[in-house]
Amino acid sequence: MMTKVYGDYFAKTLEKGIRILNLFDENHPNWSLTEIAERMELNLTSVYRLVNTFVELGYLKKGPKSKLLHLGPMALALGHQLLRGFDTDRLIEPLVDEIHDRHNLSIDVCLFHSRSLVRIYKRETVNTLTYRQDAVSELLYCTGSGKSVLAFLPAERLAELAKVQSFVSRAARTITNVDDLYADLEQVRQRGYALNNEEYIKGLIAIAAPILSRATGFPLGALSFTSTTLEQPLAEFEDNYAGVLCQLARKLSEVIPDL
Amino acid sequence: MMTKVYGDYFAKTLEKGIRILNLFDENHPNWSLTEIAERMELNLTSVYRLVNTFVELGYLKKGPKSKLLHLGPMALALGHQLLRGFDTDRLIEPLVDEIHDRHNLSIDVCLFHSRSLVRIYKRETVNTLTYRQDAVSELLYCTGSGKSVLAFLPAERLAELAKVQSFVSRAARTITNVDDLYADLEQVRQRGYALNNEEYIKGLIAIAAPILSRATGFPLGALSFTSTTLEQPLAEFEDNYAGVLCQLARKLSEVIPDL
DNA sequence: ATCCGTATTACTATTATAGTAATTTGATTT
DNA sequence: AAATCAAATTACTATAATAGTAATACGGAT
Repeated sequence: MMTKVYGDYFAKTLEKGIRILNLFDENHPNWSLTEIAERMELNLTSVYRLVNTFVELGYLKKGPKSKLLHLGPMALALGHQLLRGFDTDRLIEPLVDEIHDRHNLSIDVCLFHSRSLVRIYKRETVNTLTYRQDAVSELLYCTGSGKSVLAFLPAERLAELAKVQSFVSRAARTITNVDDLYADLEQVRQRGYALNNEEYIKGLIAIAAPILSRATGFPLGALSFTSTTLEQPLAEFEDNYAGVLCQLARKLSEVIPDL
Repeated sequence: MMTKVYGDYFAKTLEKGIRILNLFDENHPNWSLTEIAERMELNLTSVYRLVNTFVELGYLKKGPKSKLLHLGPMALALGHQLLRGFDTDRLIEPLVDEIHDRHNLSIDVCLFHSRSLVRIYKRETVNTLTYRQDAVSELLYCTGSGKSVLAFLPAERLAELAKVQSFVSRAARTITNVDDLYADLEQVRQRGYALNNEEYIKGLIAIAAPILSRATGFPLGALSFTSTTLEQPLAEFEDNYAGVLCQLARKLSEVIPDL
């Protein structure tokens, strides 16, 4: 686990609380106090205080018998509010939905923050294999979205980020060193979009284009279409959809406000 | 040293942070530091620390020129996660959507927490007047949902809550004292649902039924249909939809898990 | 009843935060 | 270009809040 050191003007208690709230998702909706303490690497009392705060505020609830914790009504209200408050979302969704519905594609939209890509919208095809992914990912070297962002970043920023990539081999064709990554990124720049040729998960292929800032021209995020080798080879997927991809990415670049 | 016996297990910093995050909604997506400090009744430095924490974590972002703050990508990701993590939601939505689509009704679903009703889902009619409401409301005495919950609460709990109602007169027919409230609640019990006959906002009418716990029979929340006197008088609204209301409330009672 | 794992409370040392005040920034006017 | 002003940011400390240890209560299982 990576520990970043922030300055004086950083409320650590708040960060811990938010991290706890983030533990609750569809795949793990119930947590015991002990589990949370382990995951947070914190003592039980501190976790108890944080959790109790959320319980009193209505963001978490305890099951009646088992003391397992799960999300409460205030969490649901906050969820709705955050989605509606992020006005951009309302512009993104219809554009993505239209393409999804027309071509039955699996589509992801991510925004770049710090050293991570944060997924802000996705649509999936029905009746095809799919994979579970986290909402926030630091894996830039082995994903289409990651590479499409890296390719268009200013040189210093790219160098920084290239340095912290793990280059762990995930699948047969994962890029496992900086030189190969730079070579691939050069191709991405020429092409205008990135490919993921089973570099992350066996059978998973993707094409991804950056969403660029209108003001600076640098990437704010990425748009990716994913599919599997069971449906079609990457070359065919690329031929069919690269045009649609780039066009949608351009449209998104227009509606996502800068910074 | 002075030591408190109770209330120690509550992280105040976390509460403040969450309150700040809650300020951002569709009607007020941008806040300056000073505005937040005023609203929170806190000094600038403390607000700066809390806000800066959210900015570093990606939940808030600062505009490039004006330093106005708005929600960041992590907030959007958290929003999606909270909605999906609250598994109940997926059961509620289709039931509500079906009725909404069939009858073109304005529908609200709330859960009861502490002394408030927290709206967890809503659908609105198109092309009719509507009103802005907060996601969390403590006004139980002058809303249909509030009265429908109060009516079915155990006597002590009702007494507690009746005591803290403000009884501020909101509109011509607002209930303004405890005795009238108790009389109204008796009718609600007999009827099985509550009416709001322009008690909150001029022209606004509603019928509302409680969502009851399968285990205890006490209210977990409420379902309300709202309309306006411009469309039809309350009696007609009631005649047309009370049946649908009670049926949907029963269905919701079945899918919302206890506690 | 007793055991065991987990949750909750009691109790401080240490740390983080609140608050005041000083400084910087950046936009607007002169 | 300098002056002005409002707002954001940083410096600094007293005080309040939290982390952590240990003790206790609780709830199921045996």
